[in-house]
Amino acid sequence: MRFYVTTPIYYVNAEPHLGHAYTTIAADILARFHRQKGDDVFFLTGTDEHGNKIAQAAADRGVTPRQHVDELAAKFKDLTRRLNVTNDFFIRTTDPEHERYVQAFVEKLRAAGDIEKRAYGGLYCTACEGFWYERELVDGKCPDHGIEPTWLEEENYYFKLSAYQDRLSALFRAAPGWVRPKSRYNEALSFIEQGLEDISISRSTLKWGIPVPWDQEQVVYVWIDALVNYLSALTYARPGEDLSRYWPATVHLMAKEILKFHAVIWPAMLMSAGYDLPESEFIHGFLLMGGEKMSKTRGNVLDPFAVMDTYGIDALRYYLFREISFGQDGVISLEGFEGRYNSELANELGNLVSRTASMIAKYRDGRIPVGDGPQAGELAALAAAGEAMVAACTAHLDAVEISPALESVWEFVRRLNRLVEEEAPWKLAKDEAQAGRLDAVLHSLAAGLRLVALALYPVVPDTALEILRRLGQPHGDGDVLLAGATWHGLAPAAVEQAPPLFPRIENGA
RNA sequence: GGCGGCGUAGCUCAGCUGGUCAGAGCAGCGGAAUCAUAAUCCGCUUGUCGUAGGUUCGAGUCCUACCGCCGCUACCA
Repeated sequence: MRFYVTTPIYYVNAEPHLGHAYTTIAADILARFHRQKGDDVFFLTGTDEHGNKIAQAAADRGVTPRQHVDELAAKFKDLTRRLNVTNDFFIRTTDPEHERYVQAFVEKLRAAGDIEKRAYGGLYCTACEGFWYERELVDGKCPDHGIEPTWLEEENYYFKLSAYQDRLSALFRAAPGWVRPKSRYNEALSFIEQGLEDISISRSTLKWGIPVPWDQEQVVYVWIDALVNYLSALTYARPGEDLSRYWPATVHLMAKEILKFHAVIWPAMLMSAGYDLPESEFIHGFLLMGGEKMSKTRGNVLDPFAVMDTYGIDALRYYLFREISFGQDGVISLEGFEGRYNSELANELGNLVSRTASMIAKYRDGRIPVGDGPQAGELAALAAAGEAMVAACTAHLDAVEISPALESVWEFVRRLNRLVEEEAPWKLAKDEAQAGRLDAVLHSLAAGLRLVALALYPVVPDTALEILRRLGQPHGDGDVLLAGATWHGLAPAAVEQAPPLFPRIENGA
């Protein structure tokens, strides 16, 4: 199966922040998971670099737009590296190949008869360089600048979005799962059925953009330029390789504020230009800091980059997707992070790895015992439970249910800790007659931990590979295929004792 | 204004098509254990399931109204 996942391309008018990281990590989780399934994966992210705000941001800094976007794009690229994200390509809308593709794309819209030149009149604020609606004005003045806008007319090219209303409705009705979660599907559908108006796709007052091919006085408006990246990237991401097999995209990931562009305008554009439509879109919520106003002096703010540097990227990846139901808004906080980190990563998972390695070292000279024969009671049920955990996790990730996937892994982690208490290997070790049972228990812990590592790999890849390494198992990115995630896939090997995977966060630190 | 969503233990939240649905985790209290990062395991406590009505043999679960919070209501991504 092929799997093409995208993030939105990020607008480089400001520095990267946690919101960007969140979407990108989500895409990485899905990409890694599908590689584990053996799918043919392509994972795209990048930056959106045209438009007024960019030109303005550059001017504010006293640099050229080109300098500005180069610097910011480098920062976004660096973020993907720090997040340990495995994108296959990083697209920039200022790539010449992309620019040419956009021009060809709007030509297709025009050839389809969906482009029309119209005059647009509106109240224009010279300070914002943008139009306002009358109802948006405060006392007849621009709410941002407090100055009175002037009437201005501009000729722009319009895309006949209204002509696609019925086909978009039909698309939604025919494929209820194509936009998820359901609440977003409803939102987009109701938007469509309230009636669609045509939209302008070009600007004449702007220079930092892609010229309309048949009219050099106009540039293509930014969002059309942006959306097309999902297609254009496939034409040049890997020179010499035909990537067209990845289209249509399997899933577009995004936050809710750009739902309409993706769920309404984008499919209409694709219909017009004659492309297949993306198979699905998944819209997630916003991360809310602390619930109350952010306050640095209060010290309750979660600084993702500080967290990342101090506790590692896996801890942050884990927290974001364990704490928040993916698709909904979620409140995050430093307290919440520390709580999850200590109780789950340090106490439950990290400690399980430590105690397992320690017992194998202490009682079996550091080698995982075979002990795989017939077993009684809980031990007998464990293999099935472990494989069921992997299956549940797989089903959840297939449905983009990341938090429930983690929950299913954690139930099993707790079960392994319980097993240690129930079997009390330190007692078995004192009774030579129990040697076989001790072998079975230690073997089961290793086998169980291996499955935990494989299941956890998409979310916390470094941690997963480290667990495998300590267990003496193959531990490369290519060694985590789900096809091998069986109880009996454990190789007899020497385990390594090492410092805590996740050192506890002590109070006041 | 219109459309939609949310309000469940101190905290964060599960609860699909109505009948073990009154739950989980955290926090708190008590106990066991000592392999381990004083980590782990066992047990216990708290709730008018926003308010008031209604439908039903039976409603967090459906309907109505109300209170509170939030999203969308077109050309900034």
